[in-house]
Amino acid sequence: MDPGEQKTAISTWQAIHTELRRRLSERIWAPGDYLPSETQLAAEFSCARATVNRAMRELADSGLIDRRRKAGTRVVKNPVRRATFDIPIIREEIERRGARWSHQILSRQLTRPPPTIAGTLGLSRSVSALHLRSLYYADRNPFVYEDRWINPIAVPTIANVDLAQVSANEWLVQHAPFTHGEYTLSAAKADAPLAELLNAATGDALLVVDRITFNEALAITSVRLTYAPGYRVVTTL
Amino acid sequence: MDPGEQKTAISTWQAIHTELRRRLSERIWAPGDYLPSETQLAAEFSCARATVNRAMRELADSGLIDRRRKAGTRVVKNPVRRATFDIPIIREEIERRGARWSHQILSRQLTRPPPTIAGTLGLSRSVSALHLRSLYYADRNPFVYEDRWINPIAVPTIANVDLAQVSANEWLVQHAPFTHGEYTLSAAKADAPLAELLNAATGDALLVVDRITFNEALAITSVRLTYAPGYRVVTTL
DNA sequence: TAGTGGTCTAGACCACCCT
DNA sequence: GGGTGGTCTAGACCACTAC
Repeated sequence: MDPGEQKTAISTWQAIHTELRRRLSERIWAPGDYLPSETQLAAEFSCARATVNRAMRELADSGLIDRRRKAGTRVVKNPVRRATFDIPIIREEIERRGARWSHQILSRQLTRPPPTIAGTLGLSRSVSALHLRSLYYADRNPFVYEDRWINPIAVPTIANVDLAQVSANEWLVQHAPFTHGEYTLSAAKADAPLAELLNAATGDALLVVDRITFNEALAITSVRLTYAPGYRVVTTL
Repeated sequence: MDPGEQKTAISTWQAIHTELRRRLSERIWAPGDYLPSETQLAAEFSCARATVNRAMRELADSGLIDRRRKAGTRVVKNPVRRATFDIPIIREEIERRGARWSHQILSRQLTRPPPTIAGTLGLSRSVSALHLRSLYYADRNPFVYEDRWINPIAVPTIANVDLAQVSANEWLVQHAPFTHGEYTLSAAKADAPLAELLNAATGDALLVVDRITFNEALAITSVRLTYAPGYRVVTTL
């Protein structure tokens, strides 16, 4: 037997996963190459095919290999890395930094939304929506400004909630489950009122998050979060 | 038998996954509640426990439920949503928008990096690194400005590569496999030279990506990408 | 200590789809 | 056609940890 193909009896899927990743990283299997089939690898590692399958599926999920029935498994040419990051509720994000959390409602009114918001929420022009503007603080420092529209049809009960206690962010997460949504990151210049709210200078570059969430076809809420200067989104690859 | 607990003989893990998600979304199992054990659900669905396990593991991976041995499975109180987005190579990102890709090297020199870069690359102060400054275009429009430092110890062969043909971005992805890295998003103001490069106005808010990649303990490259105005990172939840 | 989730096995059937 | 990955099953053992 080829010494490189000894039955090493690696038997946990994590160990196999690590070993396969090593072979990919050391270019033992180069981009574009075919990997051995699950059956062959199972024989090499002296384990069940399901175990190899679990390890390889994990690699496929992270975008390192491409698997197709009959065609086999090949190393992706341009390893498109897939980054995953958590979207915590704002209170937890602030507390995780070791700061005390507080928030303040700047305005709350039931009003006709502008056309763009009405469009994303799927509301006809004549329907009112709940418009909330809040500021979240980390200790005494402004952390993020929230401009939120809530679809009253999707979440009728929010009208009776005291949002000064629980933030809208947290209340919605807990009471208005969503099935899917869209999340957008961009940069924006601070205009004068925004700068004053966030304790920034006019013209500062701020990170902006736009988020829309749906429960099936029904839009729940559309929110724009504008973070104070220095905010960064960090993730590991 | 309770009509709601009929053995419906759902037998694929996807179907079970969907059904469980429905129950979560309809608050049949509310945040903080315990879910039935795998064994119980397997009985309900008339399938093997492994099938239920696969469905529930998927839910746990996306952060909807929390599973612990002996403790059981419970609905997460604040469903921290986990977003995943792809990090394509720049050429593909541009081409995916239907634009023609090109790039231009602004400068390329082997030089002593500034302390911050030397620190992140783990280089001693006396070692030189390859400093590359490039501009990528979508059709004729500046798309992103790349300021990159490459660790010559990790990637010695890059010295002989004609980076005017293949971009450093693409060459590195294909030839310098990395095991892990860090990815940071922030916002920055365009200074005058940057504004001119990116066809922006001085003071514009720009989205900035900082990325460091490693092969085991060895840093490969540290890069800052500054995108032209209007660039957004979009992902679905 | 008992019950839960995590995992492995050996076997099986099937959907897909290509050199 | 035939080989590949995708999945399910029934059973088993184990690690963890709440009680």
